[in-house]
Amino acid sequence: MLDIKLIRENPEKINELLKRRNSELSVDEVLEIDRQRRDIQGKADNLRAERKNISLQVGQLKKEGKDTTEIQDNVRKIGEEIKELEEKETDLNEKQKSLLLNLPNTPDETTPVGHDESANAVVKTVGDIPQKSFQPKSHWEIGLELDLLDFERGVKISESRFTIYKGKGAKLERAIINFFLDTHTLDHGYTEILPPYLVNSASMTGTGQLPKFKQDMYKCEEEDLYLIPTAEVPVTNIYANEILKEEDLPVYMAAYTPCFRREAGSAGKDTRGLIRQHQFNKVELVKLCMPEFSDEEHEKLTCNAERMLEMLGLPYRRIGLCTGDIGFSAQKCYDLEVWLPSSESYREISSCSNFGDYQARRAGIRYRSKISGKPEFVHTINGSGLAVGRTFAAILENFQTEDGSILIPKVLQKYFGAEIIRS
RNA sequence: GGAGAGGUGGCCGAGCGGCUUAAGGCGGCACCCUGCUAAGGUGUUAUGUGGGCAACUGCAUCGAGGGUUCGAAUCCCUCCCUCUCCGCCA
Repeated sequence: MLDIKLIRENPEKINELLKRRNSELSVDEVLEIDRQRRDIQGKADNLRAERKNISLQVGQLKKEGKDTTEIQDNVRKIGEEIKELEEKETDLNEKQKSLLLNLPNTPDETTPVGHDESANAVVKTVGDIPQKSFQPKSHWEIGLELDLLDFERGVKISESRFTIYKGKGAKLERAIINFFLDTHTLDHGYTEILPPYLVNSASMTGTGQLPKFKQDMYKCEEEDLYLIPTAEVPVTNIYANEILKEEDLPVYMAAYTPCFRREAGSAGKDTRGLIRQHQFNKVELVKLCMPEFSDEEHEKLTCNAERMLEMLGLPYRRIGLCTGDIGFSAQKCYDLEVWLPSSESYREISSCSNFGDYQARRAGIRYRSKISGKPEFVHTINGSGLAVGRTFAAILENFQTEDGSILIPKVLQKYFGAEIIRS
């Protein structure tokens, strides 16, 4: 959520920043509502003060045994006026809140300006693309041949975009999860979190999935609960509506969770394989920090995610997303893309974003500043470290041999318990 | 799911229609005193949202939302959550 005070003071600047995302966006309407709201609030405040004073007098007069029916009639009229104004106030408050909740974050000054992904910048490319002497197979072919994945029965027991991991496939998935979690907790200083996979609408609003992206999520019919689309939601909201101590910051958290997405707008896209599933595993990194450190922390978190790819020996590149391509709540975002030999292309395997105070303001995550003594909003940062299913696919494709076996990366061997999956 | 008891400031806890500007305590902070330490003294200590350059000041907030009343932390209704017992259950 954008700061209404900032909008009031600097509407042209905010409008300019929002236009970098999309020319339709503007703060003009919310500014007008805000003006009306403050006007009503002032009037209501004055009337409430008046009623309070007169009511106190009524108490006094009654004690003295005087008749107060006339005054009471007058105050009752004031009360009616107040009620009317309060209805308008509530209305305008909700309107303003809703407008603010539907405005995206403003992009960071360092975010490249552009309308779509064609304006994204390749920041760096790491690792050599393997030159194979044979035609590499897709991960779904390999997965079927080695009996690691069962797509058809996944569909049978659920629906399309649900897959069963089986035998060594299930174990490899689990090995990847454990490798990620151990490395982030032991080497990078994150605290492991195992959060709920169902969260309420307040949490979904806190991180920015609601109200705009309701159609992307699975919702429980009987309760105010949604299946998480990413661990970002439960983990960031752990400290919602709290005031942390400055010395508690930065908070580093790493969480493995399954993620659930309806993929509503993706019909026909990536229909084969593990790339786009309704349910997938992910290890997510989440940081809360003081505003002055968020750029630095964002870079560090991105490096923590990159290190997973480097340790696994997977070729990848880092993309700086442009203003038209960054997520709704983000002010700056890097995507990490892993090389997939079968399609001869890079595919997103991690998305590392700095949200500034946008999520913190929505979720009410603050810390007490030692300098001002006042509560200030933290900055939130998160990124995949990494998407597990896509890592699984990348390993199958990048480390396949000509005879159809899979060479397990060195760092995974102790988790997997073998060096190779033989055909 | 059934029955009962509760939800008050950072924490404990009083208040059950106007004397609350939420008592008192603990903790925190500042200062004072005591030749160290311990103890003691004084003051201060919420959040949000308006107005004002500022000092300052209005309003709101006692789990949430409605209602009754001139006036609600206090009375009524609905919901949420916590605890205890019973039932069910991995």
